[in-house]
Formats: sequence, structure tokens, C-alpha cells
Amino acid sequence: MVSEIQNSKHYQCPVEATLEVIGGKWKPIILWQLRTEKLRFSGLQQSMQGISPKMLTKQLRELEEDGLILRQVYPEIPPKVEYSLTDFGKTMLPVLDALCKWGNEYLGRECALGKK
Amino acid sequence: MVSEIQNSKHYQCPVEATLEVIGGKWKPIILWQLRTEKLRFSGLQQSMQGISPKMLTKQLRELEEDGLILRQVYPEIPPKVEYSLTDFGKTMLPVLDALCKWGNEYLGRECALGKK
DNA sequence: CTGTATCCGTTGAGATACTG
DNA sequence: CAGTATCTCAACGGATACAG
Repeated sequence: MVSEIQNSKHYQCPVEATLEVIGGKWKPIILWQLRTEKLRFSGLQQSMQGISPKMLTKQLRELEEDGLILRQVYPEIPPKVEYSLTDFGKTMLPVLDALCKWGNEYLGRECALGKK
Repeated sequence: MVSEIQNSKHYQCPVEATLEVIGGKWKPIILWQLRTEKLRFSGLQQSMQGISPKMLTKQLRELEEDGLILRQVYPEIPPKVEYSLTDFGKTMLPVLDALCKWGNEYLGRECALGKK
């Protein structure tokens, strides 16, 4: 998918490419939740009030294809799957941080990633 | 609109609020184009290959409502309208820059806002 | 020149029920 | 538990024609 973006599209500005990867309603939140800890499917679902399993699956698959998150399947009964950020995924934490900080000024609230 | 966002929604993370303002297919590009110069409606349309007037109008109105851009109407015939970033709008240039830089690494290309 | 109005297809996204 | 499958509605977004 990364290669598809590189090959098939041309952008006015790389911002577009970035937003194609981390944009949308749910992806930023998923990445946000994973910034500090591994989470299971059900854990993510609880963290994100209101997302349907269909949507969550879709977003997770796309993030996985783009190499931002890792999906670890434990072959147990009942099944267990853990999601975490890859090293590549971690490279965009500063970007999320920037978005977060601007949102704070905009909303006048505090940000969990906080001071650094 | 800003107040609507502040009042009616609650976010898991301020990132959501930020993306609600600068997200989408066209807004980042509009802001990008306006980062260095005032532009007229037709100028923006040319800069952004393929956008329909309807879409451009809609995005511009929303950015204006959110206080990011200024719309200056010159009461002439033929009409002339110039769009520019407000001071508030300029506060998100660093954010766009962060998105841009990550896109560059991701795409391996250069960014127009450049080194700083 | 700067938009509106209309039509239309595609994608996003929620609700719900169900499966291995 | 971790998803799929299906249905549904709304929002996004393109094309085009037209108006002040």
C-alpha cells in the first residue's frame, strides 16, 4: 500500500500522503491508544467508545498494511490478538504530538502525551 | 463552528479536533497554497488541479468559519475575491510542516516549506 | 470572475446478527 | 475472543450547467 501511494499518486504536498495514512476518524485514535501500550482487539474497542467491529477491523488492517502497527496472533482458544506500534509507526508519534498540541491550543485543553 | 466543536463534541484526543479542521482531501492543500501568498478563487482552482468550484467553495467557507483564512471581497466588476491565512491560520503552519516532513520521509521526496 | 444548483456515483460509517 | 456478513443511510466528492 505504501508502494501504491508512492507509485500511483502524485501530491501537491506530502501532507496529503501523510493524511492518507493517519487521517480519518479512527486511525489517529488507534495510534494514540497504542502509543503507550499493546492492546487487544477488545481493549481497543472499549477504548474507543462506539466503533463497530467492522470499522475497527478495517482501520487496523489498513494501518497494518502501511506498516504502522503490528498484529500478533496467539494461537489459543479463545483467540488472542495484540496490536502494537512498529518502529515505523513510532516515527509518527512526533507528528501526532504536533497535531495534539495544536488541538490543545484550539480547544484549550490538556494533552495526554504532555510536555516534552 | 469552532464553538460547536468545543461545545458539542468530546474527543479521545485533541488530534481529532485538529484533523476535523485541517483534515480532508482539500483543506491541507488550500492552506499549503496560502502559506506564502494571497490567492484568488481562480488562482486556487488552478493550483489545485481537478477541484470543482463547488468543493472549493465549501472548503473555503469551512476554513473561514473556523477562522483559519480571511476572505476579502473587492466590490468590482468583474468580482475579485482574495483568500489569505489569518494569524490564527498561521499558527498551524508548524503542524502542516510536521505532516509534510513525515510525508517526505515516507515518500522520500523533498518538501517545499523546506529546512528550518 | 466568483460562485450556485443539480445530478450522480463512491466511500465512510453505524447497527446488528452471526461464525470459528 | 476476534472478527465477518449484511443492510442501511449519510457524507464526500466529481461533472456540468448556469447565474450575478
